[in-house]
Amino acid sequence: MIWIMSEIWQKIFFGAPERIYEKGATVFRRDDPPRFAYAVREGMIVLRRSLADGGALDLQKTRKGALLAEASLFADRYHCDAVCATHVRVACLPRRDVVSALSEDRNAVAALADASREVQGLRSRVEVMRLKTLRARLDAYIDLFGKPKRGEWVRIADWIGVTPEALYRELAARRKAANI
Amino acid sequence: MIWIMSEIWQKIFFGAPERIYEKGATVFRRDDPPRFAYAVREGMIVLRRSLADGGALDLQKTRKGALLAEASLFADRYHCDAVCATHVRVACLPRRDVVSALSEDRNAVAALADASREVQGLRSRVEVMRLKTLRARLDAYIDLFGKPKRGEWVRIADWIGVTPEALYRELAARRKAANI
DNA sequence: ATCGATACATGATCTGGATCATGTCGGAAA
DNA sequence: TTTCCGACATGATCCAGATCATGTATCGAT
Repeated sequence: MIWIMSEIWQKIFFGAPERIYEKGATVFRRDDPPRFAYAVREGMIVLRRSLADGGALDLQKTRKGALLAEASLFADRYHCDAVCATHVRVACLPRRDVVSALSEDRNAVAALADASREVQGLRSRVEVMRLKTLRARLDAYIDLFGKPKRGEWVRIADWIGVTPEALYRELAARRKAANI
Repeated sequence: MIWIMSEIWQKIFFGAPERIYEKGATVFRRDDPPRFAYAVREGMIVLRRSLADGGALDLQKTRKGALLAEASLFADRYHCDAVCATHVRVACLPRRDVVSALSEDRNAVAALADASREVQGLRSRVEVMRLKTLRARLDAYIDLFGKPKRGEWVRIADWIGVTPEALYRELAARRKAANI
């Protein structure tokens, strides 16, 4: 069977047993030892860190096709909780089986290619978010990825770390400046 | 020889020929095909994207021990320029030799472990930077990494994406609130 | 001991964007 | 077609934090 690189986890988890979780269910908890690895087949799981003040910080949203808490493959403890944000279906394999599978063929190379691209994208996003003004962030975004289609702006606002309202105002100002 | 995981690139580039660049020199340019891979031995290289408006966005700073533009191992073009921010010494190998080396032993698994941790850290940083107030970002940072020593606060300010002045003010306010 | 670089610290000012409110528009579903 | 939801849009208000200025403390190097 042919697998494209970005589907490395689908390949490794092919035929793996599945588990179903209801919305709000916990897949694993902080400080648990990672015995299993989970590939999300359906739904969304958030990695949530409980803060001292009683609040919580969502560190990641894992969706279809992605491995849950990838770094935990190589860690001896989970560093946050995994909570289902929706009804969820995951494929589940013993952690060491997944690590073994990575050592075969060139699976680890494929996974590394994915991870490298992810790192690259995240580094870009961090640098864009470090810019102080909305204008500068938007310029940088458009330069990196081009202008989005209508209906996508709200996602851009999220990506560059500003509210949609503020982005719409900047866009309006640019339209006006273009028209005179 | 024993290599710890985080030194995977040192291992792969062991004995590789070196190149020296002066500050300001360009290692590669955007749209060049990646023929070589570079591991930084000394100095700092920035990945710089030139923007349409004539400005530039630094997407990454690569230092000692790290592979330059890791994702370019698996890409057919560089997506930005690599410019030396200091006097630089790099180890240099043909790209395909590095990819081959990854396929041997468990090198790719070690590199993947590093990359996964990097992804995890960057995701955390993005989520912290999405928080709207300095107070919330600082709380989240301290919760994740603990209070830094004296002399490190300025780096925290950078990490959470605020100016040092603003951070010092927040710290002063917290000291006052603690004493009363 | 002196010098220089950098972190720490605080004041004054000003503005970009968060927030809340309110409304229109466009596309998908019934 | 009508209904409904989310994106798009804009007004009013307010304040957190950027910016600039200025000064002190700390530490390593000579």
